Amino acid sequence: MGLAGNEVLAAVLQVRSGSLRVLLWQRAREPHAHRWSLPGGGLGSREDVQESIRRQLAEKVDVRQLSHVEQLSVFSAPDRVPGQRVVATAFLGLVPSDVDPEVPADTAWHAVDSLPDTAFDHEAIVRRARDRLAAKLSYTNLGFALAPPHFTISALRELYSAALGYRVSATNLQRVLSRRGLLEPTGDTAPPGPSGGRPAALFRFSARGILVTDPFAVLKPPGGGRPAGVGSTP
Amino acid sequence: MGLAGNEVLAAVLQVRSGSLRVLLWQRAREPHAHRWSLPGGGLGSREDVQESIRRQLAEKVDVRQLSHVEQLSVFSAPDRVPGQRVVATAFLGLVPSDVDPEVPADTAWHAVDSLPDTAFDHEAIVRRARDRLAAKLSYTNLGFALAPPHFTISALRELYSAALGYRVSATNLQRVLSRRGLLEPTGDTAPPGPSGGRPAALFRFSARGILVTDPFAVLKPPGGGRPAGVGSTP
DNA sequence: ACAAAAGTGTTGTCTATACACCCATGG
DNA sequence: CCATGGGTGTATAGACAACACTTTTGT
Repeated sequence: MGLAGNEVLAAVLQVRSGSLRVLLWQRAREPHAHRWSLPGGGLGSREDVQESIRRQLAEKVDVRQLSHVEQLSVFSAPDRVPGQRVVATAFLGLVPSDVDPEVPADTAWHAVDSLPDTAFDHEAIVRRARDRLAAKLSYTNLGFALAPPHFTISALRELYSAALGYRVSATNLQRVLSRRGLLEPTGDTAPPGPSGGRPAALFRFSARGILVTDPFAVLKPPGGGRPAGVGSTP
Repeated sequence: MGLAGNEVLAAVLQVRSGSLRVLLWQRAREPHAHRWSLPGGGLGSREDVQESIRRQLAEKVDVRQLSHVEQLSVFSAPDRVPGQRVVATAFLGLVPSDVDPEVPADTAWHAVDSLPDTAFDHEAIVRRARDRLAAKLSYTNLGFALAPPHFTISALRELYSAALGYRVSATNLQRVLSRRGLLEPTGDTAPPGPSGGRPAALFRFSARGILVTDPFAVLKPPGGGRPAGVGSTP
């Protein structure tokens, strides 16, 4: 088995039906039977934490559907779970809004804003994941991880609105992402809805991996350069 | 004893003599004898990781001299240390530039830009700490953790320059921090140097704990408010 | 008076939000 | 030809870096 006392947990987030949701699994047994908990499990002896969480999520969600995984932090209160001491490394995982992964019968997507009874300290982990996502949407290209390969600006606006928790203007969203070179038009258009309207142009994110696009708001180095070792768009 | 297989490590940074330095400890025994490593040790069974690193640093540095401690991330490659598997939770620690802690004989401050031979993966941890510090100096008030209680703008400029690795303008530094309400004049002045010059006013940071002062460069909620419940992030 | 150091005024640039207006389609 | 949704143009505000200029001291 794994390394005793270490587990990895992930808050896997997706925007579904206009709200930000997290994948939870209902515990069958004590402790905390019937409460909802995050997917994860013990750390194996031949894997690091990132490999471990990806392996364990593969049992719930097809790995290829996970568009982004990043470490949040360690949760290590001595009594965070009853019984033997367990230290948890928590992750944020993201799934694009166009996929609907097959999940086991005891798992379900719950709105982050109205969680059911959660097990252990998992609610705090979900909040951390939501906060991290909101912050990174602003200064990175992380939107790519929530969005399908092609999308209209309206659809993207709804994803950002759901993830941030407030209404985002489609106009300004398009401008900000375009100026940063993150968005490119595919050339195609989406058909209008049943009540008419101009057909929407389709866009895609120009980069698939995460990039920091606004690394330093202030105290920039002289000459407008970037400090070494911090990623940014070419 | 502690929880087998878990350790905590800290890169404790301080600006000394104009350069950013890290506190390292020279190993006496194998593995990696004579190489320099970060302070830390095994996680105790009745403490969380934050308590643990503070306890272990107290052996090297007076705890009251640590102005800030925050978690960086988990280092967990299976072979990161020879022998038994050990998962490390890495921390950033900061010490104000006016204190000179008594440290054991086998420890020393090394410039982050020219590290000696380091043990295990500790060099990567130091780089992470340096990058995190540089980023947070820009969008939080973290400068308070590097600075003495009272300081001139010139002195503060040197701290920021050393930590960021490039020359910062005193003019703009003062303006940025003042606009954000982080800096207040004490009313006192520092005497000029031997060659004369106008005496510098002394300032202090108005808040002692870390605050995020520029949380969202873009995609702000309408009306200029802040999204609810979103705290600090790396 | 002069040199040195500190701090302020001013300007140009860049980024971002808000809002009005024009565009393309269905009924 | 009108309603509906998509997209652009433009005004305004704010933040910041660069640099010139003024202030206050020591010699």
